[in-house]
Amino acid sequence: MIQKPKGTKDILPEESYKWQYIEKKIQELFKNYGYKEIRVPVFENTELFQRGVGDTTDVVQKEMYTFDDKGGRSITLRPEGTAGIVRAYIENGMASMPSPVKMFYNMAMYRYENVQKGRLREFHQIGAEVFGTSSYMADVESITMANEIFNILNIPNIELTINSIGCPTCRAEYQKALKTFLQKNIDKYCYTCQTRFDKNPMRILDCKEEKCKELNQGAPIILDYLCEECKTHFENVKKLLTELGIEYKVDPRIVRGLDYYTKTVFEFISKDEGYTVLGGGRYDGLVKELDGQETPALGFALGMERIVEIYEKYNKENMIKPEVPKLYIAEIGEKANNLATILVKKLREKGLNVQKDITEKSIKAQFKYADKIKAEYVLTIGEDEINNNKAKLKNMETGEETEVELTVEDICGHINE
RNA sequence: GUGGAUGUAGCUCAGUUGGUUAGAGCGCUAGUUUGUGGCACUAGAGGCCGUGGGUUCGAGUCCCAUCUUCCACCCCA
Repeated sequence: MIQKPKGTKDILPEESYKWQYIEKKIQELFKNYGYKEIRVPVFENTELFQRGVGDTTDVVQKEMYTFDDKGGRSITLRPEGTAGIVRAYIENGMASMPSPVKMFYNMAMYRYENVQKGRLREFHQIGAEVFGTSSYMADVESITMANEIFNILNIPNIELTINSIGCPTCRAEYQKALKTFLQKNIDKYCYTCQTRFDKNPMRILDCKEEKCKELNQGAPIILDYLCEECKTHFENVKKLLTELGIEYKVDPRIVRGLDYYTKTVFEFISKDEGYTVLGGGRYDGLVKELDGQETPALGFALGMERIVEIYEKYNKENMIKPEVPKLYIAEIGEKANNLATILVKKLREKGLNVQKDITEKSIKAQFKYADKIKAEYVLTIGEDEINNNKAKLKNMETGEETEVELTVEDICGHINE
């Protein structure tokens, strides 16, 4: 037997309707905020991610699905959505569209990493990006919209944490100060922290090892190193969030693993599952980095698998139901079958979910099947019914039977009551 | 990349100190007298016991390797 590749998942019929529901709710919300969907290729030229996401990040260094195509081009399956969308923004001259440009996406992502809870090699993200505004108002609107997702899906125990990692200028300043601080005791830190020192020193502040935590006491924090502009920006974001009644926690340790972030970064963390379900931030330098005009922008992405998992946990009682057939037409004999086939077709043209047997089952088996697929009504047609042009319509829940004429109108009238 | 657990029908799991043709429940299919679901009963289909080696007269059971799944680290959504 050929099995699916490691880290992939089939979304089966008994599961997919929940995905559709969640996707629909989120997309409706996005629409109200003025976002329009964009779809970009599953694969891009490798260079896009190397430059966009950052050469030194784990995502690029060890998690990309990269291969040469038959023409010798280096191709990579997208590990995240933003780079491709920024590429599309530049390539399609979207800078000439009225600002801000708001776009959302719902796409599969690919990361070669070891699977564990909430973590797959192929996974799905819904995200939203805004281009052409450097205002703190955009940050707040974006966070507000993200926050709203959890409200409309009835998902509690989500904690919003925000931070500002400044612009390249203040960040460089800070990293210098941080490294100076860490340098003194770097040999006393755990092995992982020592390896983080060059690559991502800010991560050290988030280490869970007790000894590292102690050593971190008194370490400089980024917020103290923000330049005037970044500082004001962050203050404004916090002020407006408070104004809106959106609860947040400032966590100076949030770093984000992708190089392109600047200023505001944020994460929505599930306290139950212990993972981040939604993360994002501003990336004012990315469009320019990818050879576009200097364009401030920001966005976020949420993990669908993670959202679905939590959604199910909290919506067991009022879980949305999969759609069931309105009517099943059971039939006996060739003539009845022909009539049933025509009726089913006509009723479906009316937009109804109507089923009939296509396996040549006995009448009894047809009823059993109708019951299993939870059809609301069953209409039985045989020789007599055709002659009288009347048939019994059974309500499968109450068992009640009524006589209806064998016309689309009369059937519709009864099943739609 | 590192560490721990795991793998027997579609699903949940039994399977005795290695010993004949590998089991149950649920699900699936069909039937229980000829045109009516849920309940009950009967029957049937469905397993190279994850894969490949090895030990043995004999392996689902023991050993090695490998893969998968799950969890943790790293990192991330």
